[in-house]
Amino acid sequence: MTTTKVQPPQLPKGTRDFYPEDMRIQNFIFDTWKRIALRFGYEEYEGPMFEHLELFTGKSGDEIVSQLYNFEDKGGRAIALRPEMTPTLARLVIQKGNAIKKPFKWFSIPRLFRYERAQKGRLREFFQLNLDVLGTESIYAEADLISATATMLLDFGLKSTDFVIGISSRKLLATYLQEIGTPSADLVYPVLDRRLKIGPEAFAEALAAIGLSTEQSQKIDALMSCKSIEEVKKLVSSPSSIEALHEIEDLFDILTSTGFGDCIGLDLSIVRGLAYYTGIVFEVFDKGKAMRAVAGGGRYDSLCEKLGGAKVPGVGFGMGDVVLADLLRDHDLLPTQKQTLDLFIASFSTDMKQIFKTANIFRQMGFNVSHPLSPIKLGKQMELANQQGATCVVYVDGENAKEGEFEFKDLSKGTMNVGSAQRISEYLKQ
RNA sequence: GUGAGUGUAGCUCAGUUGGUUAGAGUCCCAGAUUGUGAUUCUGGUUGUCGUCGGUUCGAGUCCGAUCUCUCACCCCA
Repeated sequence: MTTTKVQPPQLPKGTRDFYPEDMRIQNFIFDTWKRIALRFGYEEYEGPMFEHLELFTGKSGDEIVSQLYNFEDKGGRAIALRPEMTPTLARLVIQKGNAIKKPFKWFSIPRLFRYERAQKGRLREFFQLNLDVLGTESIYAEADLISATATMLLDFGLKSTDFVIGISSRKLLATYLQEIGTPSADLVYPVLDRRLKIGPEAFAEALAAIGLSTEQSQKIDALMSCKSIEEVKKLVSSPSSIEALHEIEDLFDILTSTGFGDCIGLDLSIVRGLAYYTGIVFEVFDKGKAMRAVAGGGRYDSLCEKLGGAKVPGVGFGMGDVVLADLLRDHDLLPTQKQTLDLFIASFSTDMKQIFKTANIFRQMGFNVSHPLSPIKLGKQMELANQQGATCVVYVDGENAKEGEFEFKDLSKGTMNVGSAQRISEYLKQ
């Protein structure tokens, strides 16, 4: 008989385990996301973690298949694990059609999958907060989304000097390209998107390669370099460009008068890769680490239409948990405290039955209660109570306690008291 | 898909030009302390040195391959 050593199981590439200490951080992030989303009146929704492959290829083309997890199920259907939430959202909206009262604001925290090589801030499995406002073309939808974003980041403890929400407009870029007479915008956008990454020379070369003149290329560069609306005003002249600029101006007015002026900035170098954006686009940058992007979004007025539904204008945004956690860690804003436990039930004589019974009494009163699981010395019981983050220890057999009363100790103060369950309950609520 | 770096205890890391039985801190466990936790002291467990092969009398150390993770490129929804 031969014994082969079993290989220990391995974590799949690009995925994470969430031990309790990691889960606390995850919950902290999710709780904040959810709390602020609800505060702004967004309602939560969910969809399946896998969809028909066509839902994603229909929107983004066949190349996307190499970047997602897909398989054929036992019924021969082409299935993909969702790499983003927006197509699912569009499907939900199209299915219900006119039954949904518009406009409406929804949010979700989907688990997403992308088949790509893991690196800093990018994994194969991650979570992403999605906020979407659908059914209105009003600029207040953008204002709502951006103020919710800023509120969240501030609520996490970041300062307005730590990040900036860069605001741009696909509409302005499109009308300006038209104004200066360039070839189709679809061809130009990918180059614009890479402007900062590739540098001025490569940028000019790339524009020349798709047929733009030196003059056109310089004009584009000038527009994208603008740091204020005033500067842009000097460059644009066509009525449609001016209209697009007015929209940005409105958005800045609303956000500034609401108190978010410190969190936002005009940044026309933001284009975003997605083809479906039609209006305002924005990205959140960490001002610390080489301006990495933390979140991004924009207006997509024709997405539902493109997927075969009625026209439902919308604006949405996504914020990933991986980069956000990195950012919060850099600023030392992640929680370090352990689980919070109200009570730990202990016994001098290690009377397990009494411990178990007493724990249940306090649980029925609504407290979070723990206790030893086997008879161990009092010193060990105290150590456990401390380790588990208990506020107080209740002793089931304290000799100073009368019938119906317990000795209890406040672990943070080190003080001993005696009282009934009711009295302990009041003590904890103080 | 391309390139660079990395891998020694659960974790952070030492380990001499190749030389006996691979170390420290931390964590964990037990005791000092049989009616009381965070400090302190004492003792203890923990390893296919990522894996496979090669060179050598001898490999954690040198060579090759492979895997892993990290970082960057591509891409970025």
